[in-house]
Amino acid sequence: MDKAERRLELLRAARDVFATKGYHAAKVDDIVARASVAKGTFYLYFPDKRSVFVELVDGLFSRLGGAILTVDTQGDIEAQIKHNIRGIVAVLLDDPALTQLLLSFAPGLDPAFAAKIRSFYDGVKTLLRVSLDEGQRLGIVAEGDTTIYATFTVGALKEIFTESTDRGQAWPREQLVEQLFRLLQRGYLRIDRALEPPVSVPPKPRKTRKTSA
Amino acid sequence: MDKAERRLELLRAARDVFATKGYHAAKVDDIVARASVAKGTFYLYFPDKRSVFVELVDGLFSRLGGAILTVDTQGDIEAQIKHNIRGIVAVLLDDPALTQLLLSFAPGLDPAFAAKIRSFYDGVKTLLRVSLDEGQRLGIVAEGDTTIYATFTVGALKEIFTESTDRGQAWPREQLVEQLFRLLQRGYLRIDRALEPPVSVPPKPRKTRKTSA
DNA sequence: ATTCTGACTGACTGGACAGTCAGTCGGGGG
DNA sequence: CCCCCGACTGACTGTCCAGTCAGTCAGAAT
Repeated sequence: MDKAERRLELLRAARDVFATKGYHAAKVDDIVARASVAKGTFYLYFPDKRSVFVELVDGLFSRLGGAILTVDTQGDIEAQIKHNIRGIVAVLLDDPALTQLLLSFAPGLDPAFAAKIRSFYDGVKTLLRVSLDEGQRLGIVAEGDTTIYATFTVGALKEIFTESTDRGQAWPREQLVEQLFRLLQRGYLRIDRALEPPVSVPPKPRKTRKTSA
Repeated sequence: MDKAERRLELLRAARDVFATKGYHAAKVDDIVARASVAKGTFYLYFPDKRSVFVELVDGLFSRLGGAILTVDTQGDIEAQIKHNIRGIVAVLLDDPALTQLLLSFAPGLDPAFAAKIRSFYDGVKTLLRVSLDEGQRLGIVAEGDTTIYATFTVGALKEIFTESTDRGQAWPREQLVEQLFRLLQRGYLRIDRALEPPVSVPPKPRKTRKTSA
């Protein structure tokens, strides 16, 4: 077994132990036991317990970022938004152990680390807000404060994922995608729906408008 | 100083320390130092560290429950729902230290701690879901899965409070109430609005219907 | 005045754990 | 065949901290 492989094995073991026992209750002894390796070996690959944790979370972050694509302006918006949602769902549910950790990050743990996670969420919110602003200009997002829309969307997403990872695989994946989409749509998306126009707004043109999400 | 007073002092000290350092990093030594009392005294009033925490969370929960009143069927529903929201906001913002603690909970970090907070949120969600079911019966809540509405609402609330406690008192209280109400209304409340009736549903009668929230 | 009571104290203990390091082992090269 | 090297080992150490308990003290009761 070469070094890279052993490292991976330790990462996987750490992930599993963190996910089942939580960061604090996860002992380095548990991790090495699960990896069938002596304690010293752990310290050949990682300087300390925290750094494995950080590495795990970083990995999930970047996979999540990779899953979120700007929506092509010309295509079927609904399909693309669903595709993005599906991508996020896939990343998170493919590694429920890590997702659990991401959702339940602890500010008290380490200020620098907490700041990193916060900035991640801030980034997501900004991305979302910009998309919503654009959508508003194009008439497919209801008028209102987009910062708040973004905040509550992220909050709702977090909560739904928390719940669905807590309860095992309770909700089938595609159903989750549907539910999330309908949530957005019901909440503030206005795609291809004949709505009561908000006080004196001329009816909008036809299909396939454009934004990112 | 009598016993009740000392107990309160310890509770307050614990709350502050928990809020600033997080549950794990909060040492009993920190708490007793803040309360200007010897360590042994702490154990005269509480069996252990966890029980103070539990007591704090229980207290917040019951205050929250107390702030939520069943809406009078005959009166101005909007005003009453806003009143309820205002009550919740007041409870949470009047004790930002505890609120911080609840919002920044870290389920992954300590099973016992996590269980306590999870049960808190489950309680809130159930409370909310029951109200929404009632509202649905009365036609002022959109049809759909109320469990999801509840989850979504709690998530959105968490996020908004996180943001508003993180950034100091950025949002004035009454504005927060307005925003939350509009969120619910836009999201799924259907009070006194001429809506597109969902596929073939006869228009509802006039004002002042009834539910709890 | 003396005893008693109970709130309070803080040095101490016992256990838990992160991290260390002297030593083993196996295989490859000389 | 033996030595070397680097991966690996696990008993050990140092630290931290929740929880304990023998003792102090002020004031109430007798």
